[in-house]
Amino acid sequence: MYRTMQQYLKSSIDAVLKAKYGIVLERMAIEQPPKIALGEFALPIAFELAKQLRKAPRTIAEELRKEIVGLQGIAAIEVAGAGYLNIKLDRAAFVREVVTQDKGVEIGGLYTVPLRDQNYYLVEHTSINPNKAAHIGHLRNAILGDTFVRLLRGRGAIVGVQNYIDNTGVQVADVVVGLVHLEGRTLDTTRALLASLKDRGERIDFYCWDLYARVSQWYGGTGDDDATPPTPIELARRKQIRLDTLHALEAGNNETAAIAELTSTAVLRRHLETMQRLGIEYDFLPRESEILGLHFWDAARALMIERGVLYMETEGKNKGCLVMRRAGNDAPEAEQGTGAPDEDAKVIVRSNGTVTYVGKDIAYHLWKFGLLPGKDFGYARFHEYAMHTCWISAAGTSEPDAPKFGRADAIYNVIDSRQNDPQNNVIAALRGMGFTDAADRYTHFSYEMVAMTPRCAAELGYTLSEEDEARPFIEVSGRKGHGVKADDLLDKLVAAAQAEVDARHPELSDADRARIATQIAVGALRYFMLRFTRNTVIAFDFKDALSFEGETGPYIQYAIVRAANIFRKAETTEEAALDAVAGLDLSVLAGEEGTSLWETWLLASRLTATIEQAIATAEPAHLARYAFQLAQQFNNFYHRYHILSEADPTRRALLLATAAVARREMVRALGYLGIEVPAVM
RNA sequence: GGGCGAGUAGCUCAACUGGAUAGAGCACCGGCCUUCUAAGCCGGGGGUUGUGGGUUCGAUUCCCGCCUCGCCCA
Repeated sequence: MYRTMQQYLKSSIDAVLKAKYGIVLERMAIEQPPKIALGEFALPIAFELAKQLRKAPRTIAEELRKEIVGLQGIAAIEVAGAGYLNIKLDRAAFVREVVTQDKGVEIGGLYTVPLRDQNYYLVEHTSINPNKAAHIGHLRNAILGDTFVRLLRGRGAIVGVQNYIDNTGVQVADVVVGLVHLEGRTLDTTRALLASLKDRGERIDFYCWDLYARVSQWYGGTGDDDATPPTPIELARRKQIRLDTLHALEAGNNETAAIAELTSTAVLRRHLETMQRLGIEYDFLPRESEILGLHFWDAARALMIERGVLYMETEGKNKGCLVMRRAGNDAPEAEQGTGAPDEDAKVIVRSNGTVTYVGKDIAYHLWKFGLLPGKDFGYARFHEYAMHTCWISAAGTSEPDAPKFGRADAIYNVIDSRQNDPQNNVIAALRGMGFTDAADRYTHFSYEMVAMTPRCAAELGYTLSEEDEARPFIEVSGRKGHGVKADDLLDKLVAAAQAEVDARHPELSDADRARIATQIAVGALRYFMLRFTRNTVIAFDFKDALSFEGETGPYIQYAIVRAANIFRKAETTEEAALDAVAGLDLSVLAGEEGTSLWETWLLASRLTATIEQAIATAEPAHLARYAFQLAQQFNNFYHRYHILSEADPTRRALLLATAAVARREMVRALGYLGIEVPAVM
């Protein structure tokens, strides 16, 4: 409702400006005054116009105030400060509108949305190398991506969720080296390992976590596998094993590749389980192996050469390579004139014929936009969620009822900021090929990494160098085996929540208490990852992450539970309380006394505006903070007014409706954040 | 060496993309549970927004220099 009013004001004032001064403003700021007593909206337009019109801001504001007449739902327009135009709403009318207009809005769930945005979006997130357990860095990625998906779907958009699987890369190769060369396994004994881990209830991704770190040490000759330091010849041999293994994976159709396939798929299934704990699901898992096997790159290369962005370098350090000019360096005429090689060009195909990562990524992204001629994945069923199927790429023909992915109108890639350069290269390639529309609709949803505080690393028992101790934070390293595993953190959170719930609600069944503990744990974790804006490095600390007090998910959940208790004890419902507003005298809202109630209504009306802002800036943190603010506002209201003991029926009805609107919008906000509301806390 | 990002209260972070007296949480101090759940509420101390210039009616926000830190590339 807030957003509707904002847009109404904007268009009305635009019309006045055009009629009176013949001016059209490109952007009109509509803000909130610092104090509610000054009004609900503040317009600083008089300042902007002062120069153009060569008049004092206050004079302009006064003129505008007289011109802006006949607006619906406005109680007063005032000039304040040096020339602000402050707008006061007809509070009673606004409240009635909030009740009715915002009523039909669906909760931001996964598949319950009205259709308003007809675009097809592809959002890629998670994309963990399937060679080890998911850690807190991956959690940030998946939670950011999943929340953004919920925001888009809440708007009615059709969204495909992709989780890219690099199953033929060096990281998977390293684990295969561990299995084959450190543990002496074959395909059969690897299969036996998976079976025995399953029997013992152990996690294969945890097993690989340790093995991966062990292999990394083995390469450097620094691990426990070497009683004495290995010779340089031995180290070179190990390096060659690594390279051979990687090539075997890329080539496919051999025992080494089969071991990789078996292991990486088992780890992938574990990742899906971990993310499912947080309510995160996927529609499609495109794999690197199919991008290679189906020769996506060949089609992309032909297209890039045809479009003139890829050329053979004949001089300089990149002689014999297929290279692409970098962004901002697109002056082929000048190049031709001098004949000098563009040393800054990006190598796409090395002189030995191998394709770089960026090359494969360009092919993949052409496919995402439906621009890769004659190429598509095969699709096979991989996992069944309650409401939908998760598909995986396949080399052969698709299963009969497989959907089509790709051909997106817009894409979002949730990838950390270390990939800024490669991502920009892909965008530059699209632009260079003339696909400017695709390039414009390509969003690298960049975010900073999750690191650990030195204290956290010490708690986990890692030995740190003096240099590391002095750092503000320590990077998570899969290679070193340093990091907080996602499942471990979740287990800790559940245990901490469980202890609280057990103490507070001994009357509940074990199943109920476990369910509530999980909801609280997930609420705490998702909120923790979402409260930071994307370009803030999170220095992870158990103390902060395990907190259920202050600015946390459980704080918001608790506020909602308290609100629900009021309706239960009052033997009414949120809906009934809101419906009652229609026949209520709301004049008290206009006065000093009703102001704090009014503030709750005003804040509650801002959900849609906040969501639009969160989508436009690709910043879910805005919504997370809003949800907290609203919970704070509600808690304040809760302590100030005691509803059940209120004797005056009109006043009581208004208080109930206020609690109802706050609860309704808090529940919606948490829905978008992927946080459930426990029955009790 | 080049590119990107960051520097705000003791600590962790915000600040609606240039607006009115820079706000929260944690920590600390003091109050509030026979009244809808204290995972809560109220009050208090805490700031030269790294630094020096510039643009502007107005700068935490934009521009330039310098300092520090992080990431990526070579």
